[in-house]
Amino acid sequence: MLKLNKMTDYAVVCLGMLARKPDHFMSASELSKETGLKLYTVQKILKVILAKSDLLKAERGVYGGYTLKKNSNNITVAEIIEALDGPISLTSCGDKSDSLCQSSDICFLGGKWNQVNEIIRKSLNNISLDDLLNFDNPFPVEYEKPMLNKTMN
Amino acid sequence: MLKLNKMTDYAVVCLGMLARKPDHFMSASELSKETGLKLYTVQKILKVILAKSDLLKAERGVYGGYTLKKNSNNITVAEIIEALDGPISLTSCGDKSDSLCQSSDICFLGGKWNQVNEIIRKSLNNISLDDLLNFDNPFPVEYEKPMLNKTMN
DNA sequence: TTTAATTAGTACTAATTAAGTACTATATAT
DNA sequence: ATATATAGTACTTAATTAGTACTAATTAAA
Repeated sequence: MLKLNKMTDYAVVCLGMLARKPDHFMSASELSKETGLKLYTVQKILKVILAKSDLLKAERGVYGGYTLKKNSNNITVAEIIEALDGPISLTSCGDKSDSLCQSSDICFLGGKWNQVNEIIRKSLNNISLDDLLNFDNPFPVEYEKPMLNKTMN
Repeated sequence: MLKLNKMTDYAVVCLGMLARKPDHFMSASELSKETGLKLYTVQKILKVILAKSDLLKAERGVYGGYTLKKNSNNITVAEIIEALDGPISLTSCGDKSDSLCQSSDICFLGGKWNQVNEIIRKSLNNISLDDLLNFDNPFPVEYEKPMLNKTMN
């Protein structure tokens, strides 16, 4: 349904919690308690975010844990989604890896989907973690006005 | 992966084919031949589109088939996605039906995701089927500049 | 009125993906 | 040493998506 997976949703909750205490290393179990998410869930998503993005710092051992590498207003929704879900790409046409497309020989859509993806990505890139968190601070999202044309690929 | 399902991709291919012959009722088997998509696939997605959207007209019997109800430049990508995938809603937080959200009591995200959804939906609403089809005609997508604030819900 | 071609509707199965769990290894402060 | 962390990986279960099959209803034409 053009839906994110739950992990991404949980990730935003965790990152949001970390954003409350900048530079404090918060352990997975502490995060679990604070957010209400199950410990294993928290452990897993933090590992994934750490591995797949540049959003977190981690420290092992007693008093270890995770902390944000950047300020929450410099973390974009696009970054979070891409860390958890991989590249934003609406159709499999986009990725070169597999060609599951049944109708590749007659498919006349060409690279158009890629341009649609790009538009979505730009939109999500304009929304910061901070925007998601600050409930009461309305803020304007300014978009570029992208051109959907074949030279964009 | 913020990915569409294959059906939506196939749907665009089928609708695009129908767009080539306005007001001609093209049968599922004809569409299957023309697009290279499997017959059952075509039959299924046409049934779904017919049932879940206002994009198609159908006629039964010999010389029956499907035809577009609207001109392809009046059909938006958002409509197509919503017909095949249901409402555009990035997280389960959005739909009231189920509350799978583990941390609903402490979830501080509130309605923010809905606003993000709305931004995506508007972007996709600005892209027509025609835009996806006309490879060589670049066209500018003009966005509203939406406000991401709590009064938007 | 029979026949062939078509959509309508539904139900089932297989394949794929996502989520959840478990375990072992490694690091660190006390 | 010990307790508390993360790192990495592998496995199991659940959920979703895709694919298939079948029957009913409709329509034009022979």
